[in-house]
Amino acid sequence: MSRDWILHVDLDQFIAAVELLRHPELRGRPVVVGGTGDPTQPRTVAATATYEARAHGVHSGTPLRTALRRCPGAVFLPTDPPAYEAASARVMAVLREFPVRVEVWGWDEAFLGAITDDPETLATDLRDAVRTRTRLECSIGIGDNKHQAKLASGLAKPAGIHRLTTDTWAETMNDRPTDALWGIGAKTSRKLAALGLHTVAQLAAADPAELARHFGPTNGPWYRYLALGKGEAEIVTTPWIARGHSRETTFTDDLTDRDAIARHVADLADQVTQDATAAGREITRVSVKIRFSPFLTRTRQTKLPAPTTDPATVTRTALAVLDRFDLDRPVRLLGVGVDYTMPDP
DNA sequence: TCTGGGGTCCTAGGACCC
DNA sequence: TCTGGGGTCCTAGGACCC
Repeated sequence: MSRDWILHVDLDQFIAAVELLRHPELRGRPVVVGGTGDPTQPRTVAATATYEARAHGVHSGTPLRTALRRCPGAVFLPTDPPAYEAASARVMAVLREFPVRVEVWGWDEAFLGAITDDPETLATDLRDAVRTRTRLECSIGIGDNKHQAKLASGLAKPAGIHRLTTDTWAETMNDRPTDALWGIGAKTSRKLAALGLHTVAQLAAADPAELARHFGPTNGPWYRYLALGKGEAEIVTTPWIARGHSRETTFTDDLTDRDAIARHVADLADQVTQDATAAGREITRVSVKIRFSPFLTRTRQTKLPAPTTDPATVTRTALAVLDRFDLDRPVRLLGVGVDYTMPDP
């Protein structure tokens, strides 16, 4: 019987896999990708690491200098976003050749909506086509909604196919910790544990009003909803409309000079405005982010009196927002972000 | 582990208005 | 006048995700 299914396609080790296609001689060696590829650069972290590097305790997010210490024999490569963008586009094009609705979810993921009586065969065909046409491996999860499909693709790794539906949810998920759910991270999991809610089953059986008291009227009941295996099942094939945009820079050496800080903020504001204009968007709000040494992050923001595309207005506003900070300690990061006018729905 | 960059959404509290 | 209640907008921060 044909029915609607949600599939989640997750490219395995996407960035590392793209790099290994370009550098086949590195296959089987520990490879770490991040920053400019210079492992002595401080304040730079790995974007990804191959399984061989992971065996040495190097993961995505590991500082490169730590990676070098743990795995001196690793090959370090710079990140190359345009290359990943291009590889991602090739994969999405392959997916779109199938009779499915495709919702792109970042570089290395997509949700698919499909009507079929045999989702496993469809998934196998998709995986084989991606492999043949792009030489990239992917895992595919099958579910009744995005949440189930997303968790299923995680269970399918590497290069496998897994089905997780409402029928099998409880037996698969009930004994897992709450942070196994998509949308519950370390912080929330710890708070839930403090309430005696350690497993998915315990969260599913919790009182929604009690959860609302601790986590707010939306989040509290939503966590229980996740634990019951529910989730969004609508596939949106139209391109995502960004809510905003930002740029930020972490400095190798802290900034202390006020003029230098102001210059950087002005540069970021100008860049962000150019980005907005290139995207054909208007700016409604300007925010400035400062991370002070050692690691204290603060933001200030202001709504513009009217939407603008004018770099001078945005820069002037960003500098005025900057003036509201106490610049009383060294600065390790500066960022400027903007909100966009949203088109009428 | 001395901790990137780019996003999204939610919450809480204050200002302001009726 | 000696203090209510609700609605909306704005800001700062937090959590999560890739």
